[in-house]
Amino acid sequence: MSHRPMSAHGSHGIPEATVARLPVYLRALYALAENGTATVSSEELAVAAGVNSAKLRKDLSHLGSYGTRGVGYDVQYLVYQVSRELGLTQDWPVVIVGAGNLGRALANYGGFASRGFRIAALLDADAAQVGGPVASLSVRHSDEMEAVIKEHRVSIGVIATPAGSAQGVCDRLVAAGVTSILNFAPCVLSVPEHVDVRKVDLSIELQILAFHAQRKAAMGNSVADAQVVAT
Amino acid sequence: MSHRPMSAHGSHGIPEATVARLPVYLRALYALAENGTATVSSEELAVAAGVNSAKLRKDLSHLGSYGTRGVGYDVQYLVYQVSRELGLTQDWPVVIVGAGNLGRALANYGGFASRGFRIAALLDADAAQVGGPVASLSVRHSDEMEAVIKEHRVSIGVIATPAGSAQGVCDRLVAAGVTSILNFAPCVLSVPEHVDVRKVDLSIELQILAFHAQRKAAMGNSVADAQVVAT
DNA sequence: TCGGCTTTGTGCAAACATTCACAAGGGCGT
DNA sequence: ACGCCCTTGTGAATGTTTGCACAAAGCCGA
Repeated sequence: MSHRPMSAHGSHGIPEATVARLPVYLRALYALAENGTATVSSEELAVAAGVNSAKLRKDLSHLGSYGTRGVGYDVQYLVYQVSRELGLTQDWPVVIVGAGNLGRALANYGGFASRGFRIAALLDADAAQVGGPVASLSVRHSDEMEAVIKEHRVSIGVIATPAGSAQGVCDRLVAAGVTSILNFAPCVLSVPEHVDVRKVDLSIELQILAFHAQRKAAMGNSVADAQVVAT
Repeated sequence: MSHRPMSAHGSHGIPEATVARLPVYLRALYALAENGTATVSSEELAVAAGVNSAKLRKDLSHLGSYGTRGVGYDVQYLVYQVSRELGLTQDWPVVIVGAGNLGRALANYGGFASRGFRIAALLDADAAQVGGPVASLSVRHSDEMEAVIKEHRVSIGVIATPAGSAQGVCDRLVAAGVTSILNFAPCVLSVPEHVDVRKVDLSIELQILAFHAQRKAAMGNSVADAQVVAT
């Protein structure tokens, strides 16, 4: 992910760590709303979101003073404020490039289109994939990328191609006007200054888990040793 | 993700931020090795991994002093050291729960099995999915979860079910002895102290991108305004 | 052998993030 | 109308991460 410098607390700057948590809060708030809950305290919401309540309050305080002391937060109102801050009150057309297993899984993913995100097209370079219907979309050929992006004013692109094709696809997306990219290909993308890239990488997550798993195993051993030593 | 307290720089404690980057370095190193490169400087490797070179050196210094001043790092040797630190010199059997679009995509993902991770089983609760061959595996019924975990000594579980089933699956995994979980379901899991959870959430990543996209758009406006004012 | 060139490894300071602890403030019962 | 109780919002302390800048150290050529 490319961090712009950002004055972190300027007139409007919300800390990056906070931004990353707002969607989690939003999801918890939606669950509460569907539950019929009208107001929620920072403590309750924090538990639902899996964070510390002081952190939650500080996070929300960056958006404004939307709580009522002694009472809590109005769920509906907070949903609206968080949505607005995240830019979810507008529609974001998205192109997905790569209609392999992952691309199709993404296109089928319900939560995808649910809140503000709309799949403008699912593209693939392989003619064999083209035309096949996936989740009420038909796969279109990569040649149409530029046309689709212009027509739908797409600013977010999702790369679900093999690593080898990712940089090429990325360059074309950027050239066509995309400024935000979600990259599922296991590689580093290089992009101009003004483009944001976020990376989702299964294999990296597994390796991080492996590290901790190993550490836990080793700790178990050394604890045993420590007990022997201590006894 | 559940952070154990960890003294951040104890006798063996590697900072969490560093751990998260080691897999990226490792991938870059593999690419260099396949390329035939024998040694690499921190600057080159940093570029390949998309980070600052001072950061890379500090990260690597946590594993030991494996560089040669004036020369750089031996690629093969560093691959080994990083792999060892991450726990990738051993085999990690993994169960994937949920054989929907995502679960199948994961099972088919090549990079998955490539380095130390082996899919012990792909499970699904839906009898209609069971038996279907996916990537040289056959889908097995969730009832067999406990047996599979015991038999293969699985300690890592991947949850690729709908959000509604995730907590239940998680509880069963934990009860059967899994201590590391990679969760693709869009929900917060609650687990005992000793279990690590990492979350991969497409919709959250998109929302973070939307936030930055909106900010860029707003900045564009205010920059335009500023120019008007400044002129 | 020695001096110069290059690159690592790290002390330090600044930026960023988390958490505690509590004052300020609002509702509710009496 | 008043005071109690509850919860927010935030100052201050602490912990973590980043990045600069440079001394320590290895290699190479003369």
